[in-house]
Amino acid sequence: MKNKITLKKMAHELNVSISTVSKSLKDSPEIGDETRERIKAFAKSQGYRPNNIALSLKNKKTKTIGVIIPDVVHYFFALVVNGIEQIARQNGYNVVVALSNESFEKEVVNLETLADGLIDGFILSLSRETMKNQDYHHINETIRQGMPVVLFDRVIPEIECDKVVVDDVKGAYDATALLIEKGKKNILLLTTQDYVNVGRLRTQGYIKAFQDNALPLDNDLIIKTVDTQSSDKDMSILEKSIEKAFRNNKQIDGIFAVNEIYAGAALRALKKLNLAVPDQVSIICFTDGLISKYSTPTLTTVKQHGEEIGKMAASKLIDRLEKEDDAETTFEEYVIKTTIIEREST
Amino acid sequence: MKNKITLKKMAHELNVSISTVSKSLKDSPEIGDETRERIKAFAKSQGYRPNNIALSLKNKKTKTIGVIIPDVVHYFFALVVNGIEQIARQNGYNVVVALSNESFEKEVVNLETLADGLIDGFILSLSRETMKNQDYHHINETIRQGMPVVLFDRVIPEIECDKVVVDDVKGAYDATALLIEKGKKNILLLTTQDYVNVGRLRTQGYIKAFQDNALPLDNDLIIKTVDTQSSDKDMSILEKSIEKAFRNNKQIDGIFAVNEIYAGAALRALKKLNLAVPDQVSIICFTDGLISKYSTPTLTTVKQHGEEIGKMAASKLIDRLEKEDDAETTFEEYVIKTTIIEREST
DNA sequence: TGAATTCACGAAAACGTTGTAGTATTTTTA
DNA sequence: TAAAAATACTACAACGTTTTCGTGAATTCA
Repeated sequence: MKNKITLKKMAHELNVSISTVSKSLKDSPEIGDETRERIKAFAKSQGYRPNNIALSLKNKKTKTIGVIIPDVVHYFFALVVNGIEQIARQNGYNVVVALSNESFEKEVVNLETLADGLIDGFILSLSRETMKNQDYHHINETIRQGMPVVLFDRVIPEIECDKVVVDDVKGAYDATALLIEKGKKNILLLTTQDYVNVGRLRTQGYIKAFQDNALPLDNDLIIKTVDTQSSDKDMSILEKSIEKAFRNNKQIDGIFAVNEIYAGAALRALKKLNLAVPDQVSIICFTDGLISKYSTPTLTTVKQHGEEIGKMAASKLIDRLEKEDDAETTFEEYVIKTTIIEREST
Repeated sequence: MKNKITLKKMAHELNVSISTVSKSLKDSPEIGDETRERIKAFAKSQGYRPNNIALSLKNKKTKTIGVIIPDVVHYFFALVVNGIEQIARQNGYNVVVALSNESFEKEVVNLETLADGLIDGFILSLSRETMKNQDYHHINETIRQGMPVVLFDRVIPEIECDKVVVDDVKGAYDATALLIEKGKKNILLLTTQDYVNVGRLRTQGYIKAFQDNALPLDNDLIIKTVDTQSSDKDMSILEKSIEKAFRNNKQIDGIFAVNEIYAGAALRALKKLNLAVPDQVSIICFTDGLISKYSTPTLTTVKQHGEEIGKMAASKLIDRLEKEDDAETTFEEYVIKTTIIEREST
């Protein structure tokens, strides 16, 4: 950073004014051919590159998109980031990624730091704690200050902005319906606590599929995972709950999990119980990620098209950024269709 | 961004000078108590936060660390980012993550954009293409301009900077030795092309373990995966190679994979061949990630302690950034020990 | 040849911040 | 009571860039 060449230094070296250097590099017709070439050659030899910070300050825009996700380790979020990157790059935007680690406080801190001039707009998915607390003031405050925000996946109505979501209800409905179609009648649901809206919506889809097929609902067939701070602990508790459910109800012949981590826990539990997949129990889950592809048996999944979500979110955000007439204040919610990827577990 | 309150606006509202506002907020003794309190109260009510861009320009530092990784989808890199984040946050630094997607060009573009004033220093792991091309001019140029760089995992001697690596040779040696200890004598190695140095080093460890145990080396036991642009394709080719190896050599009783994706491919191949793990064939691999934990059987792994690596890299980089005396130009290489996590596959 | 144009460049402001160096007032000191 | 010192502020430069507005000098026109 300290050896960086600036317009001023070049101007001094070449005995011209700063404006002349600046204009030459921008091919301004105001500058004579000879001078322009001389300056451009010198700049090239020095490896001059304009300082982005100075440009940002001057232009009041950074050409950077901030992304805040709860967890990099989740395959789905990684895909979304990839999608965002692609579109951003195509449009000359940078992407910076920050992590909330499912923590409300980290989400607030990251949001505020990035909002202080570092980025032009946000794409984010709420942390679990934020949804639990139902405290969205930081997001709303950011929006109020004129910063465009696009929410994806974990969205809530209390925040007014563009949103990109998966049709969770339908995806869950389709998944459940597939199991029912295969003759399964006692389907165990592995979901989250209700404050995680994707879990809640997927639960709704599951219920609707039961109703539409005139199957009786049974509360004992719905397991809502506890939410300690350690996901390892959560999973071992979930495993135990699954085993218990099977011991209490020998009829269970299918499992629908709202993400692949839960499905992984189910696989382990079934193995312990010596139940064969898919012969005795079929499994389907959300998140078409690594676990689904590499587990034995491989898992049938509801693919959320993370990359598509990222692309959509990025292009919507960039639309907002480019059109200056901020009069436009109608926000839209874009729904990305899910697809079922059938594998060995069904 | 447009409604953001600035010092100037506040100064205007309160009929004082900009300096007075600035100093009040910094609790300067130059300002009278009454004025100071009045200004602080107003600033608070307006939700004033200093503009980072302006600060960066003035201070010639951004308090931001740039991280470039080849792929978010790799669990190992995600862990490293987590580690970096923790240390950075503790020291008041921001972290921005950019992805090279294993592409040389994206690595160069990201490096240059971030280097143009957006960050104070880099932590990065080289893309596969960069290692293949052996073209490191962009990194060296960045270093030459006075930007501190810390390389991790995929490092090469041609770049002079601090480095954080795993003891790949020893990790691979230990892994191979474990299989030998269990009585395995014909161990298949699944590795990368030699230009990926971690693959090369792990291959060395494998060879050394064979030599130290007076076992004969067999080139047919070493499979180097091809490198097309599609990892899906790579994997199906790898699977076929594994099947072929087993058909040609019925003696194979162990597999050592340099990452868990390769081990996943091995699992699928063995299943097709109807070979039981670990009874007929044992498996061990690098990367203690999701696949290893959720596959059936679960995989014994060499844990690289990604979070530790990230923490180490971040603290070394911050050390460089804080000590201004750039006279210090001796660089160090820090080695993080690996640990073997034993699971069902051995 | 004198006036009007064009050419080729420079000066300065602006973005938001901080810190140094003033500068009026008031208070203390001798 | 005059000089010195403290108080409570303001002005201004600087960070690197772009861009508008000047401005001398050279060129063209009548």
